[in-house]
Amino acid sequence: MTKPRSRRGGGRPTIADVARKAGVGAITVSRALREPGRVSEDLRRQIRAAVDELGYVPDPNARALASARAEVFGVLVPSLTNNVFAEVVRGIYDSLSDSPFRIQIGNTHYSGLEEERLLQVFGSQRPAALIVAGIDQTPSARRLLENAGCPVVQVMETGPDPVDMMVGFSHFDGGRTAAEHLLQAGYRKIGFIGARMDPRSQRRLAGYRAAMEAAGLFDARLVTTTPVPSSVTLGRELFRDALAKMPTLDGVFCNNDDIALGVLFECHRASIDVPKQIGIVGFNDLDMMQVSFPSITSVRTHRYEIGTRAVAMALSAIAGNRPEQRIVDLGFELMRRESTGR
Amino acid sequence: MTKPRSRRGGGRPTIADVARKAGVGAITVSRALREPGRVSEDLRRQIRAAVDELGYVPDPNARALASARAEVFGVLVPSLTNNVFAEVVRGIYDSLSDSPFRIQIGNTHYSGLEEERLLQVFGSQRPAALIVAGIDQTPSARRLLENAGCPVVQVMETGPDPVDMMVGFSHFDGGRTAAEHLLQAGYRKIGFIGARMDPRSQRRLAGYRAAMEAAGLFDARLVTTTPVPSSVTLGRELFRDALAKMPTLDGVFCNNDDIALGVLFECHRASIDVPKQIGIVGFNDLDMMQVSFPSITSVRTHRYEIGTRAVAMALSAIAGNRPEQRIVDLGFELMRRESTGR
DNA sequence: CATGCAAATGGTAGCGCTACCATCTCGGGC
DNA sequence: GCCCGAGATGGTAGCGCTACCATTTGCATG
Repeated sequence: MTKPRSRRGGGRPTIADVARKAGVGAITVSRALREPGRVSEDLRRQIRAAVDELGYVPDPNARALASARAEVFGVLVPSLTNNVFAEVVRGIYDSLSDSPFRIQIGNTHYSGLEEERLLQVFGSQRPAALIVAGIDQTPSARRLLENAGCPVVQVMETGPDPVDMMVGFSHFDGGRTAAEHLLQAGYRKIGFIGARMDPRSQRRLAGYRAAMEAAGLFDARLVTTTPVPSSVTLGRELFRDALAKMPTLDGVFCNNDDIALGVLFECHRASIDVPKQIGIVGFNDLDMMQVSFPSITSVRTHRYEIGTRAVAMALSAIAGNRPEQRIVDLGFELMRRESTGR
Repeated sequence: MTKPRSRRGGGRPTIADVARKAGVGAITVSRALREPGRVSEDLRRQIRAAVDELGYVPDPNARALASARAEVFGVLVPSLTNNVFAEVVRGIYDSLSDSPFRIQIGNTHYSGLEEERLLQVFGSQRPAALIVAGIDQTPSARRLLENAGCPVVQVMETGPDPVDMMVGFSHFDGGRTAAEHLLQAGYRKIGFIGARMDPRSQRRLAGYRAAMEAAGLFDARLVTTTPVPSSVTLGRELFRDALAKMPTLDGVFCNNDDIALGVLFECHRASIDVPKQIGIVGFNDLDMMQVSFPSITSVRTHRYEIGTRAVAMALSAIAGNRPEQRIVDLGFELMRRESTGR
């Protein structure tokens, strides 16, 4: 009449099995695993031996239920394929790989509503921390973040009013710097070409516009944008549109490097000399920018570092150390190359 | 002397609160949420009203603990930034966005040991399904997959001996097709340039080699590889190496499109005519291949579909329908473009 | 009219872990 | 020698949910 080992669990060893084998209480095993310092050397050794022998792995679900806190970082990004976010995510993964924290990524597809939905889903798990891209949450998404009951890091941008913490840089300044560089290099009819036009792209456009207005050279016809997702192909097409609209164009600030590459290829194809006839500046500084012919000037952003820094801040907040600096500006760097070397 | 609402839980509504409000048993609420068909129309309405009013969201951790099954898809990929895997992951996300399943991605960094470790971690959660890239698991990783107790889909490649299910294509055939195309186009001294050289790259190389040997044109000096991660910059450097080693080179099959782009740029820089002096074939067919100047011939792979198909198979296995076809070959498509149009 | 059976609902007993609160031991201070 | 507090360990009682096994009801069947 022995009770079967377990009604449902797949018969995997539990903390009670380890405790029995090590001759201690279950709670001591739990402590030995989570706060080794609070268990004596002797027992710790016995427990480790029992764990190894049984191949015990704690059940994260039971752990989360009992402690009302899951060892999960929730990460919300607008795109998985955009290299920019992929780099941030990679930074997050690398920083968390030696920690007990798991990572759960949500893809918002650049939609505020989808972001709300995912925040709801993520929140139901009581994550240890949340990392979200951008600062333009809907009011209700913002409320969810404020009530998440865990550290929150907004990444990619800086802004005046963080939910909790922030790591990023000023896209406005990035756009302005790019435009000013073209102006200094002697270009005058400088276009802006942008796809997707999410809030960050909008702010880069605003920075470009500020620089152009300051130089007395802004003209609405210089701006060519589309809500369509960015691609190299699209860069080529938009550049053609821009040129059709404004044949005297002598420079372009591209919303991102894919667009810039598309512009460069179209210049090759149409035998437009870069940088003599057209100067090109990209944004993000992907690897290929330095190899292309001619190499392309771009605004380098520190995407991987944004990820690692965000994790570092969240981790220290979890440990109880609120950071002295809630807003971290990692800046950017203008990489001058052949494409603007007139 | 009223007991406090709860010792730990943040005071969020539980299934018992909903049951009380709706005047039914907790189990009926649980059923109404998971198998609505088994609860009468009337109660379902009452329950839905109570859920909405209280803002009840089920706790996935409690659910996982009680049912010994987490609504999680574990996904293991070797890289997060490599566009190839990002596309697969995007397909997985899109296919799962309307389901209750969450996704947990693990980054193996092309390491079998890391894959084992992540499998151990993922397994401890009792995931609903596992999707892993590649077919070259270590013996112990393979054992973990076999004992995972859930559907397993190996993606990116096909092979003779699936753990459970497989979706992908033959990299060997892809490599052979690329080389044969160059041969047919009249190129003779066709090099292979590859970075990273993971098992899939090795098989593409093997396919290339088979085609070259069949034509009696294989020469070990035609092959230039490195274990270093792939990049456009690296493509340029490897091409220079290849050319230094074999100045009469008249074609290259590049392990991937980044390398191919690097080769193209170096050709521009060194005034090597493409396709007259050198023919170039890439692999994967990223968007930029069709826009570059000249456009680059590439082997198109169906990465997004691999992701969606893997999810579809896993979902149907979860529903109890073992697929008639355990190995799905999605093939590839040679996209002929200017870079091989001699 | 008893019987059987399916459909609808509920009670009980955990799932595997940890928070909370003992209990016990030991050494130092008086 | 006694008291006290710190450190180490353990027992109990859940966390919020669902598997399992009733129980109830309604209705077709013989």
